[in-house]
Amino acid sequence: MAISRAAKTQRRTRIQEEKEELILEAALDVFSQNGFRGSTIDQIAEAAGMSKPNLLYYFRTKEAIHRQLIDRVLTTWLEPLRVFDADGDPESEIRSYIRRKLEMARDFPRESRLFANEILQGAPRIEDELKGPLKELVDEKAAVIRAWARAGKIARCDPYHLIFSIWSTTQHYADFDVQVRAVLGQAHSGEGRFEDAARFLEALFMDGLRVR
Amino acid sequence: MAISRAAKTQRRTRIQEEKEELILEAALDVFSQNGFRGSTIDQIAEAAGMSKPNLLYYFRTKEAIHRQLIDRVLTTWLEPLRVFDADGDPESEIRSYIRRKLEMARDFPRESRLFANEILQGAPRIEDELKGPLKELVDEKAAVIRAWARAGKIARCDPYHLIFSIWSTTQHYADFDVQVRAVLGQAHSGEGRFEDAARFLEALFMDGLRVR
DNA sequence: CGATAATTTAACCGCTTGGTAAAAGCTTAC
DNA sequence: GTAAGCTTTTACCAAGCGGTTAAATTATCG
Repeated sequence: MAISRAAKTQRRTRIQEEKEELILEAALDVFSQNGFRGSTIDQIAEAAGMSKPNLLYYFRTKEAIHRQLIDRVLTTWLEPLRVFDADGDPESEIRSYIRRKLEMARDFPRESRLFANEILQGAPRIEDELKGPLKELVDEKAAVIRAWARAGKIARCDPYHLIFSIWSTTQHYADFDVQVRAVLGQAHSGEGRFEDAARFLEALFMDGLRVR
Repeated sequence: MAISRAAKTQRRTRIQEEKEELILEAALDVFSQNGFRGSTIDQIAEAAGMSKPNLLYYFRTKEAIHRQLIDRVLTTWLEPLRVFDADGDPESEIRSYIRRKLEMARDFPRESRLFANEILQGAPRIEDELKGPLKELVDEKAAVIRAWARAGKIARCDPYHLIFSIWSTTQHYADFDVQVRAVLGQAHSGEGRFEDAARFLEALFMDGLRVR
């Protein structure tokens, strides 16, 4: 009898690596569109071009797929914040953080929506990650921002709410894409909307709406 | 035999009105937490304190409940934008729009999440409302904002992206509540976080991050 | 009260769901 | 080539799903 995948500590075969990747890719499509409870193993299997039992040979449960996906996404998703540099110029650091987050919303909307779905539904499967690694990283960067404000390099403001506002404004273009397109209409729904958004957000965060 | 509810054009009894309200209230809880596909009629029935067939006596399908809920929420949800006044002072109009949206995120988080769930999953049931009434309303208010910018009353900016950024920053506190709480920690997760958010957002939109 | 209509319940149905068992087919290393 | 392990398929299951039927119960009104 074949050794169960779960009992293994290391990858074994080329096929396993390929198929697992294929499944995760398909699962990202499905989960990001329907949420965890709204997605079925059959949907994922079909999207991955294999049968349900075959898929379950690689991942023992639906939750196992989801967890691995979330773990992977969380890492890459926080990367832009991680590179936030305390020694850099505040204005350009914030500016490029906004730009990077917006690029991610444009290039990886499924990842953003997977995450949004999870949070929206109470984050039952990632509460620990939020309260642990995420909070620690944000605390660290909030301290940097606070130091900049104290040094008079940027306006005094609550660093946490600044981070929230950057997250929300940028991720909005991935998570609420349908609404953005509907409101902008066909004329402005091309890829140019990300350019417009970038221009607007940079100006907003740098100068607000006051006449200059 | 009783006349089917669907055949009626008017409310008939006191009980019907009460029970329908009870069901919609329960459905708001359930749908806002699990999305449409992730919610079951049994869950809603249990939350409403009645049996599934009894619930289905008042609403013929799961979708009928959802549709009525969405219709109702959409109306109240857009109210703050509707009162946006072209003749008012730009700064105070924007400021109070932000405040009102934030109050709604605080007082009606379930409504916000219901809506977010729907959009996130591709808005299959409300595409028409988005492209119709919503777009028209936004177009109208965008014209107002553009006129203010032309008149030099506020900085020149893309009015659509301004509206998006107000929506996203305020609704973030309802939709991503779990994440906000996790990051802020217990110390700042009380109701005071809405005060902090309001202060931050008003300052951001009025002046940006530049030192004043 | 009594009749009529409104409401609730119990029993049920066909379909989908997450997951399993076991055997057949395929790869790979010797 | 062949034996061992790896992969895929076929057949299946119990529970959950949205929804129906019909009978029992309760409210309403003359």
